[in-house]
Amino acid sequence: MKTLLTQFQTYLNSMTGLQVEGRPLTAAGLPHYLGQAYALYALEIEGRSVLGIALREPEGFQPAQFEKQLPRLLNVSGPVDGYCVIASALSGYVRQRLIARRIPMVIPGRQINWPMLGAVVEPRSSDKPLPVPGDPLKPATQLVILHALNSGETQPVTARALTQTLGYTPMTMSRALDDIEANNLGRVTRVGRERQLDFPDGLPALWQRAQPLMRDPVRDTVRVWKEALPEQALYCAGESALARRTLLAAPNEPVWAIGRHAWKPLAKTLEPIPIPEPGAVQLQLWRYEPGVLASDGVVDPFSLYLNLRETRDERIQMELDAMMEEIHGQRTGPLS
DNA sequence: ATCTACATTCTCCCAACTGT
DNA sequence: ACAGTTGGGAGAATGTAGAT
Repeated sequence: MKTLLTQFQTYLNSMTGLQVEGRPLTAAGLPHYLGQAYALYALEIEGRSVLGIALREPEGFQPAQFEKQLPRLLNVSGPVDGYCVIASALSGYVRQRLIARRIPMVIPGRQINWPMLGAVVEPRSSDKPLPVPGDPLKPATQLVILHALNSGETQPVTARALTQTLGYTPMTMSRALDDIEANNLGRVTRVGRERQLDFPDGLPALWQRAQPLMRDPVRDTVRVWKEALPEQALYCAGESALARRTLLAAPNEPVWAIGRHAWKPLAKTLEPIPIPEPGAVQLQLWRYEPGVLASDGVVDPFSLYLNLRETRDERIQMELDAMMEEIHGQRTGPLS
């Protein structure tokens, strides 16, 4: 005869189509009487980890008592997305009580009562906001992708390597990888303890898919005196950058970009200038560090595109498109 | 090395206030 | 009544500490 666990797996899979994995959990640290009453399983249902609690003696089962014992059982499993009572049989009365208390229950071959299958069955409300596919990418995530696009690198990158090149903490990089996974923009694989990121569909496909999720790198623009700014923190940006990269004429007012960290100390001391003046410049305050992607002191073409794509001016649109064409040509051109 | 949970800082937006 | 400013609060983005 099949074990209760395999019965559970095949039954749930046939009823819901969900992928169900499971293995017995050794109940270290569990009081003896609880170990006698319940067999615990670590279940994996569509990527969610769930604690399976099988009743060894369904006859003596008491839902109210069970609810008190639940915290200790969840303690054994570590953090999980939910739990579920598994029993070979239960009296009608007990089934009713479980439903009333909203305790998820599966009786293989007979009954499933699991209101939130597919949603999170909360043992505790997990306050972790999972990345939502379709939301705008976070600045750090956008930077990870733009870095790949700019460097042309298709080899897998580790989270640690990104930490160093992009200047964020490991935690932020980890979340950026989550973000990329949730939006299906790249492939994240585990190599031992490490997570590695690559883009198997190629960079042109990445740009096409990621672009609608990306935001203008510029959070705000202010007019200030050029001489009040630290030269080494500035990068040629906006129309000025486009003029540097194409045949477009330079704008009347030079445009520069600056990152968060360099801007913070300046924010308090600098007075904004209300009208154009000789010696004044447009300063773009970026959501991420422009210097990471810049070359020759000019912001990278992808960020530049994201910055100017809404511009109405036809000359700018033409040069922008020409610039992106050229990049595309470099990537695929001579070899293909 | 990465993750969980909590802390801190930053952004953004709207309501209330100001002066015209 | 209206435009412009301000300030405060909610939520986003990132960081820190500690566990695994």
